[in-house]
Amino acid sequence: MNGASQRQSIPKKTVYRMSVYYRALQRLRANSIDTVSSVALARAAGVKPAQLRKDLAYIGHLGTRGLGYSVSALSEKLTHILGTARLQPVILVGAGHLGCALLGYGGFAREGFEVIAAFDAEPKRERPRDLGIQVLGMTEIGNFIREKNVKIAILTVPGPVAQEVANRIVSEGIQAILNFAPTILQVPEEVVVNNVDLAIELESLGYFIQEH
Amino acid sequence: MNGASQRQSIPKKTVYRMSVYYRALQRLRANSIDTVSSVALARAAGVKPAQLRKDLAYIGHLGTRGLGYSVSALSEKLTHILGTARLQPVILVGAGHLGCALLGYGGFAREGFEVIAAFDAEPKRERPRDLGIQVLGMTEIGNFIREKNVKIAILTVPGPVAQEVANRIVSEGIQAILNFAPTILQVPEEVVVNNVDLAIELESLGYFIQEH
DNA sequence: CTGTGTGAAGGCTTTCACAGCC
DNA sequence: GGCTGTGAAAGCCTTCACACAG
Repeated sequence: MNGASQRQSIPKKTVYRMSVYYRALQRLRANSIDTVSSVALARAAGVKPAQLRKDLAYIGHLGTRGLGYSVSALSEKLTHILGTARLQPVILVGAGHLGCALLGYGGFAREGFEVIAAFDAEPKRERPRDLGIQVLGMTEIGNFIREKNVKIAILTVPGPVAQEVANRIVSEGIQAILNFAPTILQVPEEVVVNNVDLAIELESLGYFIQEH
Repeated sequence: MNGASQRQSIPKKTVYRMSVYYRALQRLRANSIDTVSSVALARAAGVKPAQLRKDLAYIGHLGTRGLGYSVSALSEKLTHILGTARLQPVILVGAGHLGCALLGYGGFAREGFEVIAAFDAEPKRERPRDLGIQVLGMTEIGNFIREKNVKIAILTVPGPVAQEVANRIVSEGIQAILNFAPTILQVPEEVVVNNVDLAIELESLGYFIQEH
């Protein structure tokens, strides 16, 4: 649906699952397990073993037949594939309720992402509490993106202005957007968008609930 | 991946898009437009026209050839398909950072969902600010679910306890879970789970960023 | 003539099943 | 013997293209 410039050719769904595998591996590592079979890792990640092997085949022959995968070697390889995001600075655009909530939540930091600044049309507006990072005005966003070479943005602005803001940050150099606004963003081919629409996630559950 | 008890046979992806169509329709309605073609509605929803027609065909012949779809009739039909969630009470389990953030965010209420209570292992713990609803202890969750006949839960507990909490609420009658914990939940066939893992969404973007 | 509804085609993902290597 | 890597098969979803209704 949304353009994605695959560097090589790994499907988006596979990349997503690699992120899941990476997490599962960290848990194994914490338990001092250093070899894992596709069956075991697949179970930990909630997929079928064949799927896992197919996915891992995209990044080369890393398993040992008869034995399984080295937890540390596989971790390292996945870090290399996915790691870009963890090392990249991230900005948050739209410091309203949801934006501040995400900043306060701490889950991103815990996972190794650094949100280095937030931007808002009304930077001086009162915020729930100290956010730990500065909230800048939208006028400064262009310079900031270019100077710090920011490529990833979390978009938490109201739906009606999301497209306009997206155009702006893309033109300044943003290449990947995690979009929380309830808007289908039109972006150039080379920009990736992941949409998270909380209300839709909740709503679509309704259909599957048993009647009566 | 996760079991879903389709009432009839509409695919999960189609149900999700119906939720998107519903929103697009509300915008049209707000602009007093009362008939819309598949081309126009598809553009508003960010899909191809043929896809939209296929999706809508699951719920019957609602279009008029040569004319298009009635905005109000289609809205009503979609409300009926999806509406269950909006009319259902929802509980939030895990009133930590993310849980409180979601409560404060207001997006759910704005979309018509009513979160009627929150539960936490430490209900008396200090919360960022007044949440507008009561935070109850986990001991009370079973009675609450049964008495109020709650079927939908938002799960925002820490990863390590997510499975255990899920087992518990499912055994009390929860049939649909919006899961924010970084855990692959094992649930019975008839329970639906939508996973939202913010860190993974962000991380998987990394791969698609241009090199150099 | 416009625009839906839909079989058929095409493309993508997952799963199977087994050859090949340790 | 155990487990990976992978063609081939199956399944699912999307897109096309056109018959047909208004």
